[in-house]
Amino acid sequence: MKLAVSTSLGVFFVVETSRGSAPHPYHHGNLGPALVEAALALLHETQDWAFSLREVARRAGVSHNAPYKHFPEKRDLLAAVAARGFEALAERTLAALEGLTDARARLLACGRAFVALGIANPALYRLMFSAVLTSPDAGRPPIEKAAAAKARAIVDATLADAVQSGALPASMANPSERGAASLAMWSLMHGLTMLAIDDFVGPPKDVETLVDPMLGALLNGIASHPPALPANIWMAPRLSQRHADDPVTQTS
Amino acid sequence: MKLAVSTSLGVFFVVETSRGSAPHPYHHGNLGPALVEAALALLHETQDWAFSLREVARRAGVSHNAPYKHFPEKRDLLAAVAARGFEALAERTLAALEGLTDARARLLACGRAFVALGIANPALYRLMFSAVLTSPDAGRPPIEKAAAAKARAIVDATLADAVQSGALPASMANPSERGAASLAMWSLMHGLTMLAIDDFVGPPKDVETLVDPMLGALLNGIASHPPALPANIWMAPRLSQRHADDPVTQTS
DNA sequence: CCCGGTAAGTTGGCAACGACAACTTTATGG
DNA sequence: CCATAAAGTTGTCGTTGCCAACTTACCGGG
Repeated sequence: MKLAVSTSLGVFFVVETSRGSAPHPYHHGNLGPALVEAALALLHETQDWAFSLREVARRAGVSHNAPYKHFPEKRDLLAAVAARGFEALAERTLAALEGLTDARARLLACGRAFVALGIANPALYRLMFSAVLTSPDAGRPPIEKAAAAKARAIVDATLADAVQSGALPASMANPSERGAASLAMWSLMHGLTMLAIDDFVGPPKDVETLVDPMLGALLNGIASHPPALPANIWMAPRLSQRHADDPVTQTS
Repeated sequence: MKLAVSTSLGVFFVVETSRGSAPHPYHHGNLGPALVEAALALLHETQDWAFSLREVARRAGVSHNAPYKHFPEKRDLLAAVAARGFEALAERTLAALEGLTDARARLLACGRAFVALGIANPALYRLMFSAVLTSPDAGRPPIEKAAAAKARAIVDATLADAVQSGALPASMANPSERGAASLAMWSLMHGLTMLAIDDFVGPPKDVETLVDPMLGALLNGIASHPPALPANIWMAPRLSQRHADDPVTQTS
């Protein structure tokens, strides 16, 4: 006997009751999420998103073509996984912020949470920022953009608080300056994380040892000499369409 | 005698045959490099390294299995392409440095060259720092490591010069401090480039507009408060082997 | 309460891919 | 001058992403 339960999200899943449980219910009841879960596991095991959609289906106990009823193509499954990564990032950043009041400590905490997630989940992190997700016409998938924007908003708010509290110069109330600072922070942390997980920088004792000196230096520089940038530069549409200039081709 | 072979793109390359002129010389004479060239072109066209080895072979005008005589597997071809990318980076950085004497200007020039190469060659840049190259046991391929080290040495030397010339504090003669500064610079530039080419930050007017404020702020911070880090952290062996802690799995 | 439409799964199939094996052609040095 | 190895060839195998056609289960309107 089966029992259908609905969550607050309207997602249905099926609970198998001990009596007369059908071993192969025709409908899974919660594929989609289950596929994302399986993909996440596979991603973590193989540290690569080259796994086959068929393998994901196998793990979820469905036929090799079932995933296509939920994700038009593999890219869409990966996008859903990436979005989960950004959600986790937002969660963990918020958790790291909890209880901290000092503005600088809060900014450092954002950086630590960021790098820590990357180091603990290299493949997921790589996927989150990867280009396999961007379709040639539409840029990055909306589901991922939304999740990423939420994570970014947290850092942005923390930065704004720091200005309010006087830890950063008042001129940074200017969105153009604050945007530049935010971008600088993300760039530094993103670059550091990528270098760390891609074996360009060796294992530090712990994340703070790596993050604090770097981010600390940047924050000092920002405080003493705030950078400015054209506004609205974040998530603007499609830079990489024009990639044709000055390509590397010939051996010199 | 020379023999001209044309690919489907109309790209010509010339094979030197020692004597007899056959329309289809059994031996290409210069495969290997030609494969790298074809892969580079394909990488630039498709902005992706998902192209097939067979397609590369087709472009080089050889059979689908010929590449395996030069590269044990696809990863090895890609590693050779990535190495070419780092060589180009070193070249361009040196070219950008030419004629500049001011220490700060030279450091900014390094950053600009770095980001400019990435923006002009997104797929190549992504490949250079990608993880598809790292074999599970041996880390990053030696051919790439060597090329990358050469590019890094240039920035390092420029940094050392800046200390010598007094543009940066004397305490940074200390390798531990200079290493940290170097890593911070790379991190910032790498992160900025990745965010730019992966559509997280919109198109700036030009590279300077993006690089100078960011890198300028970091340099100010470094000058006023030099960070320090454990030595020899660059290219140390294998961080990402231990990735198992704190994975993202369940929806919370 | 049945009945038809649609969402969710199913099997079957196809072209293409990476990698292996076995064969053939060319260059070379003792 | 021939043996041998390097370089290129055809053929094959298992697997993959995705398409097509079919089947099963659910759900709302008469």
